[in-house]
Amino acid sequence: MITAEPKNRRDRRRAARQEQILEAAAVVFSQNGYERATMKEIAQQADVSEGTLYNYFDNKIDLLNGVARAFADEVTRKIANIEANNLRDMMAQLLTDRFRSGRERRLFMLFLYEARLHPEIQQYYSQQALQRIIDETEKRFRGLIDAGVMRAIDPGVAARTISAAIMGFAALYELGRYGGGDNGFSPQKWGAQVTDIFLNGLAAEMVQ
Amino acid sequence: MITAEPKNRRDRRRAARQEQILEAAAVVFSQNGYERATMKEIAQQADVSEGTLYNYFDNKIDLLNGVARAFADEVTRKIANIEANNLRDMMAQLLTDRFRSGRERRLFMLFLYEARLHPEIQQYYSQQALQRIIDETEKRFRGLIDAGVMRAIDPGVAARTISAAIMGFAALYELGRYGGGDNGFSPQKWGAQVTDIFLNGLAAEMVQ
Amino acid sequence: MITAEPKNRRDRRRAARQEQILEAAAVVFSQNGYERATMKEIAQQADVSEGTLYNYFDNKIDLLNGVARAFADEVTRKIANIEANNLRDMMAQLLTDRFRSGRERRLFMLFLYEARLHPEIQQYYSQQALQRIIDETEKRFRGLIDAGVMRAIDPGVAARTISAAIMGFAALYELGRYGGGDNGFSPQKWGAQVTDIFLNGLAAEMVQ
Amino acid sequence: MITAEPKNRRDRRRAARQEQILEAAAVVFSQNGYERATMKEIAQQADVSEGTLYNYFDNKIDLLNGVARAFADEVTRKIANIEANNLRDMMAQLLTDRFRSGRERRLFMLFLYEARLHPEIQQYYSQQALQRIIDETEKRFRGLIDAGVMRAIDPGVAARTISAAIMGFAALYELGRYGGGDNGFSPQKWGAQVTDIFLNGLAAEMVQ
DNA sequence: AATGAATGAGACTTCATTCAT
DNA sequence: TATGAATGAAGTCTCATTCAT
Repeated sequence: MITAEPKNRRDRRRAARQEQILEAAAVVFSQNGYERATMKEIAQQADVSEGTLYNYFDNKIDLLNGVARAFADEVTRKIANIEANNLRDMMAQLLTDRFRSGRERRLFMLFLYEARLHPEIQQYYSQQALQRIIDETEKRFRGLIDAGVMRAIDPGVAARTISAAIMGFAALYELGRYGGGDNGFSPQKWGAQVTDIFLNGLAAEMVQ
Repeated sequence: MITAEPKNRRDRRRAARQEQILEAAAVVFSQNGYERATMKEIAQQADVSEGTLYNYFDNKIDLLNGVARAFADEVTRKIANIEANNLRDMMAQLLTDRFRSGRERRLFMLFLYEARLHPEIQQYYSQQALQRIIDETEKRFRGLIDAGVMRAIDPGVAARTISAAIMGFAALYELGRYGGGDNGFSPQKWGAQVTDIFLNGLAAEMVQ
Repeated sequence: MITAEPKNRRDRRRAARQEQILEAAAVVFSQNGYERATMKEIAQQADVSEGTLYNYFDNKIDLLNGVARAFADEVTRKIANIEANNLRDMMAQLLTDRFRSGRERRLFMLFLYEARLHPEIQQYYSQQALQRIIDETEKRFRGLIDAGVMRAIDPGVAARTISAAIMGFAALYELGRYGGGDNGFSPQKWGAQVTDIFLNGLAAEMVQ
Repeated sequence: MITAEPKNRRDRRRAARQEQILEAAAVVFSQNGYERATMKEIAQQADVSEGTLYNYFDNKIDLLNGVARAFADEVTRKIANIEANNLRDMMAQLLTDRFRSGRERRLFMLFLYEARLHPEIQQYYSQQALQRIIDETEKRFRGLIDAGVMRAIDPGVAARTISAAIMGFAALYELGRYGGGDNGFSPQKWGAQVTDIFLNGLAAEMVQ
């Protein structure tokens, strides 16, 4: 018999229900932020009663933690699965993948913001989730440097710079019209141009 | 036109009191975030009573709006005052100025995050404050392009890319240890390296 | 007569399970009090599921009633079994037996306190349980009066006075250090002295 | 000017309001016990809103603590004010004073019971309140021993024995009909008889 | 008969806002 | 104009009880 994880029917139901709650929480948290999200609304979104939430998570912050965990797993996996041998493709995928899903954009912002305010999230998110995302990016950069298609920049610095820009863009994007002005700053346009900036830099010629 | 602002003693006193409250609100909001900041705490920080807050601002969100307005004024002014004729100095000042003050870092995050959740802030912040900051940056870039020290990249895209990265770094910085890892990622080190990335790009050689 | 109670195997099993639940409930109620005791904790202590509790008892208050019933049976039986022909031995056993078991002390307090708040307990406990305990004590006192070793005091009044003191001491004892002060008020010391007070009174000489 | 405590009008109002809330809390706690008393009911009894309770007390347990404090003050004062030079009067007043007020009877039970369950109350009540009550009683007994109207029994033991009996009687009394049976056990009758027991003891003759 | 997940009423508590002083 | 006590709506969380499996 091969069925791995969910041993019996009850365990499968529990896992499914937990997933269903996490899904609902991700939706509500990403829409309203942590503080303005209410357990009542999450319960309604998950189509369960409020009490049921507490059968699966200790409290509201634990629920946010669960969402953070699932989110970090997903993003790390996505980055690890990027298939790109040249720098341009890698950059393009790093930059654009983060923007396909509005929920992912908003969760990125959510955790960055809330982590500072909630010690429990801070500990997990900054030391586990974000660390893994950055590490994965760094690893990919290291591969490209070894392949000779990327300058020998500290891959940790590069990974953080790209990650920071992605986060910032996520925020600008969510604010609508990229921080004001609808001057043709379309996804298609900036995708190419931002990649160009990161690849070739801003300087007219190489500056030391 | 002569500075007609503080007409008489009463008006001067009102302006001073309003400034004092905004200052306190900026401190408390930047520390605790909007939702977790309480009017009582702001009042204590400003050394006035809770009721007095309502003599100067309609409600809590109006107070956040006031802080946003003052913040945007200050940042715009700082950017306009940057004295730099070459790209490296410009980049260095853009990147490092935003990190001198912990309060400025946190307020940056605060408005980015809260603007999406509060229509009133959204309207003002994304259309006025952020717009002005980006416009000012764009204008400076345009000058550098005209001076021939910067590639002829769309200055709007460049301004938004830099701004996004700054915001992202602000968040990473606040999370402590730059998102995990104490691998010598010191302010001195990343200041130079990040500038290098933005000036010269990541690619081993110019990529089209 | 052969113990005719447990007719068949199923009944024996039911009785054993009921006993097991009552035992667990007595432990949890005596530790936490009625309101703070949870059905979940009682179930865990009894090593059954929450649902099973409701197969043996209608609800929480019915469970408390069951504990009260068993408790009254046990105490009444103990008093009836005291073997003492003189007043001093009787007093010593009445006073000290109630303190051997911490659980018995706490259950004494529990029922006294909760009975007033819960009509169902009130009815049973004050009219059945306590009544039987006091009646049994009264009966024993009557025997001692008849034997001429005890003054011809109303045995009902005497029984209630002794019972009241026992309850009060149970409470003081549970509070730790007998209401404060560790001035040598050891079980050995007060056992003898309290008996002396009840036997010989406080007055310097017989007062009318 | 002699007016001591309440300096100005606002302070007087605050003190009065706090008193009013404590009064209401004492009523509701004594009627329903701690757990079953609700903040809503206390607020209604005090004729204020629920929120106002929290302007004067940190939380529910702090409110119970406040009631305990006031109660201990009152009982200690009453005992100190007993005017009695002979043992019979002293006993009569100790025994009967505690029973005049149903609220005092019930509060006695309340604190004895809850103190064990709530560490905060435990600390204050058993170490401060009860200690003071017992100490005051002990002091009075010492005076009677010195006056030669009381046997040279350890006054600490005597004070605890009397206190224990009083508490136990308070409980029996509250249970209605003194633990069942309406056999002429009237307040008048038991007052005299219990005093007799404590004065002269149960034994037919002095027992060693 | 046993299980334990689901339910939802109701508890405590917070806090923006009002208003009498 | 300044104060801060009062308000009460709304939030998080608990837990006795039910019921499908």
